[in-house]
Formats: sequence, structure tokens, C-alpha cells
Amino acid sequence: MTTSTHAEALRAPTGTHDVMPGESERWIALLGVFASLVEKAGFGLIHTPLFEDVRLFRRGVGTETEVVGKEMYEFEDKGGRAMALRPEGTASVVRAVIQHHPTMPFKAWYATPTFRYERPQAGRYRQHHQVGVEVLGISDPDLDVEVLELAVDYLHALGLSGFTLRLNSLGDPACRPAYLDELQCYLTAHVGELCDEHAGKIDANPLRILDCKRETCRSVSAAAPSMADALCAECATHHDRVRAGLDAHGVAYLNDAALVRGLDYYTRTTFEITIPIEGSELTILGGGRYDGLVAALGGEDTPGIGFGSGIERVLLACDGQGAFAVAPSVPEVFIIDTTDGTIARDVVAKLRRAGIAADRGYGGRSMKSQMKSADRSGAKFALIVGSKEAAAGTITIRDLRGDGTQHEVDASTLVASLAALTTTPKDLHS
RNA sequence: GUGGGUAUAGCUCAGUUGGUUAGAGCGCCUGGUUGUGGUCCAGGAGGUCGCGGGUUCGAAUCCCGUUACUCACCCCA
Repeated sequence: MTTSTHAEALRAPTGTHDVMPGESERWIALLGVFASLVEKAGFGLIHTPLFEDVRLFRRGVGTETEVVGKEMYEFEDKGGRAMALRPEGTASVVRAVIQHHPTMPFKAWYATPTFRYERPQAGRYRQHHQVGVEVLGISDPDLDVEVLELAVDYLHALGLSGFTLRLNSLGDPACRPAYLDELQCYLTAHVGELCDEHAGKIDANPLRILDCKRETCRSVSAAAPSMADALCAECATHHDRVRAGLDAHGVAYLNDAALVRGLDYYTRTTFEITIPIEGSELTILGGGRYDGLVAALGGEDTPGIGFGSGIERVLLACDGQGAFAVAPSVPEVFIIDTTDGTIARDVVAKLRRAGIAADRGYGGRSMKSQMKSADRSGAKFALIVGSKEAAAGTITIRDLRGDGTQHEVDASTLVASLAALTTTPKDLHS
């Protein structure tokens, strides 16, 4: 068991991490919570490739975005094709919809690794994992409310609280271009007051500046024209209906006109959920409507909406709140065989086929050391086979979690004896 | 991409103004007689002190470089 500490030792690449047994039980449980929630709402699981033609993300997410412009894992395959590891979940789903023409509405959920080449820090990875949902084919604002409620219900189902839902409308092609012009004019007039970072971004991404946290930009953006005032009648009506739905259902939110998302495809409803983690606010879920995306990627004009949520960040938040603790799985019984191991070999197989979670000791180690393994395994019972039991055709069952009582049963009735042991206490008390 | 911090045993960390065979706790292994864990006791395994170079009689300790980790900015899940 000697491991090298040399520099050349292989390790997980920067920004990636292993989810080891002991921790992975929690991942299984989280996926179970999410799956059962969204399946009840009519969503079906979709798997799409981890990598796609790089043009999908460039055209879908936008070349000007950080996510695509700077952070994408791009590579050329052996056939010379330009590919990219997915930096977000929506584009692939939309591509699949365009490719397969499912009947509308189309509702799908996913759980997938997501890749962004950036400097890792707390809650930020180069490979992280997201669960999410997408709905295509419906522009009804009541659907927006449903999707938002799913997001909130998911976090509540994990036991999280104290998070903030921010909501905004980014308008649509009827009203956003005019607003952007207006905003750019305003910003250009005040370019001298912007921070160095953003002074050069007025043309590329003016909305971004509204979200800058520096004092200089803040005072400029405070007086900037607001998208909320520039929404066309249709977008305003849509937004009002979404807010009315959330209000009617008691879903708390903050209407935040400065909320900007990092992906270009959003229209109308956009939102994100943040939560305090170790002193700072971390985004754990984000999404919105993307009514123009399908058409932009070559499909028929189809509205869409969805969200993605980072599993690592959500679990970090759970840690911070002591929420969603998941016990590691343990065997029900642990078999100890100090003879030649034949009985352990046969008993463990028999028990597992009977649906009993069973583990065992190996290598003919001493009774003491196998008992230690049994204890560590977390099993409720140790099944002991020594020379005495082997000769008599019996097995000793020892209670490891109670007072240590043990009794010898006939090997042929083991399964029944175990069943009796696990149900007897219940019968006595009821 | 920019800036700060850290790097010693599987894990969490000590290691004094540079000084001889590098330590602790936890974990792991083996024992504490005749077949029994969780407590206790004893013993044991396990470290080119991240890597490379320099200063020095002598470097885990000082200097430079490098890599990794980590935190923050940017951005985002």
C-alpha cells in the first residue's frame, strides 16, 4: 500500500474531483429526489453526448459569452472535426429536439457532467455536474411558473432553506434590440465613469455592465435605462402573468432588473437562485426562457424554457446547513468463516439471492480480525462459522448493534431465522 | 486570465534563531493463550519533508524557479 508522493504521481486533472464511495450515496439520493420530482411533473430523462460539434455551442450559447468564448473545452477529433465538451446543458437538448422532431410539448430532464476551463475555487470546477429540465413548444407563462416551482421544490426537498430566487425579464426580439441601443448610447455617454474591466465591453455585452459590482459601474448603472421600462406589451404581459402565478402560489422571489445571465439565448423570463455559502452568495441554479434558440439552431420557431443546477454547489449548501445527510449503505449481515471459507462462499451467495445485503471476510483471517471487519462494515449481524458450526451444519448469529446476544441456528434455515430476527422486535412492540 | 496563501505518514497537523536516526493524534496491521467486534494495553508497518536548483561544514527549516492544492477577482452551476 505504498503510494508515491512524487510530482509525477497521477492525480485527477485540475478542477476535477472524484466522488468516492461514502460520498456517492448522497449523489444517488440527490438524483433520486430530483428524478422523482420531475418525473411526476411529466419529464422524461434525456441523455445526449458529452461532446458536440463546436458550432452548436457557438451558435446556440453565443460567441461573445465567457462560457463559450473563453472557457470551452475544445478539441479536434481524429477525423479533423472541431468538437467541444458541453459547457452547459440546454444546447444539446435543443439539438436533439431539432434532430428527432418529437411531438410537442417536449419535456426532458438531465443529469450530466459539464465542462468549463476556468480557475477552480470553492464550489467551482472544470468538470462539475448539473441536473436540469427543459420544456420546448410552450410559450404560456404559466409554464414558467411551473418550472420555477420545480426548481424551488427541488431545493426544499433536499432540506435547503434561506435561498433567494431572483427573477427578471430580458424582453424579446420585439423590444430588446431597441433597449440595447438605448443602453449602449447611455453607457457610451458615461464611458469615462465605468471601471477598466467594462469600459471596453459596451458593444460586446452591455447588459453585463449592469451586473458589475464595482462602485464606479454601480453608480452608472443605477441611473441607466431599465429593461423593465422597455418591455413591449407582450413581454410585459408575460412577465406580469409569471409574477402573478408565483404570488398566487406563495413562491418568494426578488424581481431584479439587473439580473443578467451569462448565456446569449435567454428571452423574457430569466432567473437564478443563490444561497449563502461560507460567507458569500453562490449561484446554485439558473435558467430561463429561450424562445429564439431552436430557430437559431436551424429548427422550426419553437419556444423553450429550462434551468440547470450544479450538484456540487447544492451539496456544498447542504453541508453548510447540515441538510440532506445520507447514511452510507451498510450490509445487513457480515459472514465470518474461520474454516476454509467454503461456507462463507456459499452463504453469501445464497443470502444475496434472497435479497439480503451481505458482505464477508476473506483470507482465513483470525476470528478477532474478521469480527473487527464485521463491526466496521456496519452490519447489524455477524454470521459466524467456526469449526464447531462447520461440523454441526449450523451458523451462529451475533447481534453487533445491541447487547451482543448470539444464538446458533441450522444453516438450512438461516434466511428464515434472519427474517424472524429482524421482524420480532417490531412484533413485540406493536 | 489576475492576485494572495499553502505544500512534512492514508487523514489532521507539530517540527523552536538551519544541527546529528523527522514526530504526535486518528486510521491501518499484529498480539494481550485455548473461536468473538465496538473500550483498554503493548508492539508494528508506513515519509527521497511536492519537484528542481542555489546558499551553507550542515537545509523540512533560508533564497530562486517550477508544479499542485487552496482562497479571492473575472465569470458562473
